[in-house]
Amino acid sequence: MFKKRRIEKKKNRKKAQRSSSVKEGTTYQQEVEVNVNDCNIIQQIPSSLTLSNTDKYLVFDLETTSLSRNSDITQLAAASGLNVFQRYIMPRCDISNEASKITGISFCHATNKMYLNGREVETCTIQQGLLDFLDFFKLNELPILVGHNITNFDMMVLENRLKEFSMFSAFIASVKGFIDTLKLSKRVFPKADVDNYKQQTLVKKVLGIEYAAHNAKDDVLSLSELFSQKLQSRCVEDDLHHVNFNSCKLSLKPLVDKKNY
DNA sequence: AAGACGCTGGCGGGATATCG
DNA sequence: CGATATCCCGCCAGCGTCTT
Repeated sequence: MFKKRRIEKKKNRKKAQRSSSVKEGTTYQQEVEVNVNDCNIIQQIPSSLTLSNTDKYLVFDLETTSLSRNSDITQLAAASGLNVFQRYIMPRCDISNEASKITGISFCHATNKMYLNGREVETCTIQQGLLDFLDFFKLNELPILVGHNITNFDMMVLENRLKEFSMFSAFIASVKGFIDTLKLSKRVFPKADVDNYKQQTLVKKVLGIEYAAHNAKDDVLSLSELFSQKLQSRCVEDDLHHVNFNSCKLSLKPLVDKKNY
């Protein structure tokens, strides 16, 4: 019964194809060969990393001017053990309304002053903030970065800003890899227990703690607790990604596009 | 709002089954 | 053998969910 219908549809499709095939031109020509120039651009995929019980974890979080991966960073925070790092950073572009509403951060370009919920805060330049951030890594030898949904947001924003100041290679050299607590949480916590996997929700449902979400420092401190108490022991090698992860993916994009074409 | 990823349902189509 | 039905798997558009 199903087949009959499908065969009918197929006939119709073929008819449509024939009438449009004239316009299609080279669509189905084979061009799957990879030329040598493309290969040179592609970064070598690093060998997989292994977890060790001597690893040090460094939780971090960014607040940014928008959701764009090319956003400027407005606040940068990190925690490693008892050490806490925190900087407010002067953005060079406007802070989107949504971002300002969520983070409580605003910036006056005329006076170069930044405000958190109306109160002025001390700032630094993006370059200085990044330098200090890299310095903070050195408190531990090759820490593993930890953050929520960092694979698809924070790592990309951070990578873009580090590259802008030619600090990406120094960054790669000073961390072992990174772990995304979003992916980890989806495996560890049953959906029925937590409703959703927003960081704020997880901290509330799992630790029973309400906190000032969307302030990088508070986000980092609460995620630190969640990670060390509930997640760290559940990490497997698959969760640990090389910091080149996104870079590699990006370098493969031309190939993928070619395939799709 | 921008963008990436995971999940899902529907579809295409090859392989197999059934019937005359 | 030919025609139809069923099964199964890969693919993909569309939607939901995270980040600020």
